[in-house]
Amino acid sequence: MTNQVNNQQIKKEKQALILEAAGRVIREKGYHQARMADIARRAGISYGLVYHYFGGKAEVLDALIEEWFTGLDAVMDLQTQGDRPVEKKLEALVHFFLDQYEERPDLVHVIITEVSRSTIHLTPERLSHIKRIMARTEEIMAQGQAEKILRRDLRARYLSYFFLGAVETLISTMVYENQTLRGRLQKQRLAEALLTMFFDGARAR
Amino acid sequence: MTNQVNNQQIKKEKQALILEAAGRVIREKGYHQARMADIARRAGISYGLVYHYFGGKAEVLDALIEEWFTGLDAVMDLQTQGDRPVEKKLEALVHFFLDQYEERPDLVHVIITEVSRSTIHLTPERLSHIKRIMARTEEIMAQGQAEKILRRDLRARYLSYFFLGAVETLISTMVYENQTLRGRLQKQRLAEALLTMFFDGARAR
Amino acid sequence: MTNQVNNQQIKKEKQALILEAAGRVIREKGYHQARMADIARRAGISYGLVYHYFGGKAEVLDALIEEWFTGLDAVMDLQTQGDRPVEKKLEALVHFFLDQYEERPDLVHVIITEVSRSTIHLTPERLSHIKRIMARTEEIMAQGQAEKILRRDLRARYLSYFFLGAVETLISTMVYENQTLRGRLQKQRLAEALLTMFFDGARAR
Amino acid sequence: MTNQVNNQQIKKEKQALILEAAGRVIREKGYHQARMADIARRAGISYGLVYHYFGGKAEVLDALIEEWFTGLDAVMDLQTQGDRPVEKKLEALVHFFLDQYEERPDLVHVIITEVSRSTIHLTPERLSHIKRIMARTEEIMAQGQAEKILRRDLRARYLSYFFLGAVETLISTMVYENQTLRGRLQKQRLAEALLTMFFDGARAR
DNA sequence: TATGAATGAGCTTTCATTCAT
DNA sequence: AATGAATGAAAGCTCATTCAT
Repeated sequence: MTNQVNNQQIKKEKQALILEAAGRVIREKGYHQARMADIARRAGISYGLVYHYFGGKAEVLDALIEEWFTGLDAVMDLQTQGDRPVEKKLEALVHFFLDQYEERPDLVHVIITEVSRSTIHLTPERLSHIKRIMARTEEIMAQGQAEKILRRDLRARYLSYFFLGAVETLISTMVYENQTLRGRLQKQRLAEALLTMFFDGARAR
Repeated sequence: MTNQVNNQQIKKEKQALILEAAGRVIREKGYHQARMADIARRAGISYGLVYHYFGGKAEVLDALIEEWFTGLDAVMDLQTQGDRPVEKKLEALVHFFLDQYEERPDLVHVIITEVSRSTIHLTPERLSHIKRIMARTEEIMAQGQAEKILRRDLRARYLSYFFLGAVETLISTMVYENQTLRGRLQKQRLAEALLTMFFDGARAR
Repeated sequence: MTNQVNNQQIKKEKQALILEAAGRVIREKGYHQARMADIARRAGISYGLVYHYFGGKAEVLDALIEEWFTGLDAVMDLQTQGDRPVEKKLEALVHFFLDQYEERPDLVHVIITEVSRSTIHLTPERLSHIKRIMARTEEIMAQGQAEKILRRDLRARYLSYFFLGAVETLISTMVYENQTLRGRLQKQRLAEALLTMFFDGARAR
Repeated sequence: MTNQVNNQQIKKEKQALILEAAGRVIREKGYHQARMADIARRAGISYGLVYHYFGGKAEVLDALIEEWFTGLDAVMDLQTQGDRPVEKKLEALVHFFLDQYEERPDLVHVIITEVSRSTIHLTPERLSHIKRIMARTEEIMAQGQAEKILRRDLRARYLSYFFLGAVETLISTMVYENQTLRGRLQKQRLAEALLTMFFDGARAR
């Protein structure tokens, strides 16, 4: 038993090692340019072994994407439910993205460039992931409108697009300019600026 | 003389034909999945002829991108200069994107997925295109701040990221959901909603 | 009539123009790397026109080779027959090669690299050309042996190989080092050295 | 350890197998007409595997050439140094070429047709190979002149061209006529004839 | 005569995947 | 679990040749 648990443990670690390497390589060269041999070399293993742990190249990307949405879902579970104010919920969401970018920039980069904006890799599975996140964000917006915190002349769906788009723009800009994100303070400032823009807009008062 | 003019004309038309086909194919399959044979077939010409008019696959994408930025630059030239109010300038920009999406959805799609978000295809030439657009948008924002129309607690650069990001999010969402855009009224409403969000934010008043 | 003669004349000139260009291009890039477009551009005409004057690429090379062997045959006709001493006949042959190299280095280059040493392009036609030249040289050697001027312990065929090989080596070396050949004196010296080697060998006496 | 040695061994053998096949195919069709698929088929492997062992078509030719010059260099090392008589040194060189032609006619054929006479494939690397051989032959000739065995009215460089040219002519003739070379006696006779011609010339005495 | 647009077979090379060891 | 040799489909590009004008 313990042996089996150990084996499971070792397998997970090896898979994580491969995904880590895959993240880096795909970030640098893009999914199509990334070769299995690159990923294996980066992970320090032979390329045959990648096929031992994953079914193929597409499955590696799948695992990466799964990892992302699992984390995002967990935060959503935590934030969507409960009656905390809308501002706090959205703030938590922004922080999730910023934290992820700090901890796993490669993963975030891949999600932005290969999934979020690309219609090519859009398998039904991935589409449903995205739609679920959109729907849950929409729920938060609807709640905000119900509580008369958010304007009602724009549809909740539209507000959620706008919000997620802003988050993505922020992250994309950093990805794009290869910015690193360091320290709680910087994240705090970025999150505030973003939420200010979202809630109050660009107009001087 | 007339003959040469005619030949030039015919050449341009043939190139436009190829670019039209390339736009569609790349939209559908993505740049890497798009085969030269697909493009040729879609354009109704032989395989080799694409190479008669373009140096290769990359050059076809280049021409597509060039087309986009040439149009965008023209609008920028028209809008950046002059002392019209900031709101009008930004409105014109939004309308340019919406008009383009209506007229050439394939081109816009390709720009969004293959250039705007992809760090792989980022040649120095393309990067300078993007930076120029960013800089010119920033100028408009700075003007708005100088005229006390836009808030000054956020940097002009940041406002421009946010604005362009919002435009891109809007377009992306339509691209993403394969929405068609028809009629002046719908564009008017979308532009208004976007500008409202940008200027006044999501908060109820 | 005069018109037809003129047309014939013009046609010959145009063909010569193309062959001149072909010689240069094939010399520089080799037959396979030489493109019809290169030849046409060098000749200052459109590449379609080359097909008006020649049947195709192979035929252009054929014409070049024909040109060479026609000249060589003429010299052979002049030298083989008659009862002049063997030394004079061989000297005349050497001078033919040197004169040709001076006047038409491209042609000589092409013959050396594409025909003389290459078994690939060896069509039956070309092979018979070469065999004829060999046979006629052999005749000269046989005459020399009969006149007791040349040694008889080596077969005439072998002497002719050796002689033609030496000529070819001389020319090849110049071709190879891109040497230009200028002036009667230099040719005289080269011919003498070659004939000295052929008749008397390298041994000091 | 033994395993690694074995793998190295197997790799060498496989490469040799491919080079053997490449030699045959290039001999038959010439470098440009030789297709990678032909080489693979002749070697009895898939064509992808050729790329596993060699970087590409050019690299296969490189390896073939390298093989030749490595052998030739070794003989040169053995012959150039030491104070044996010039006649013996040149005899050893002639025998090297004849032995090689007997053992590896394809390789010799390829060297003669694709390297020795072709200015197209002349990479700087190959040129330096050839120049080195020429220089070392020249040294032998200079030694012969110093020892008053070779005539001094012709430059050592010229004697070496002539000698190497004669060797090449001999081999070329066999290559050209597809002659096979069998038995020590035939080689002995050919070598003698060649050296006789080189040292004493064609004149009857 | 002259042009060059148009065609498409043919070639090299890449790389995901399989499989024997 | 681990390796990397082996496979072959797939794709970009070249260029001799044809042909409408």
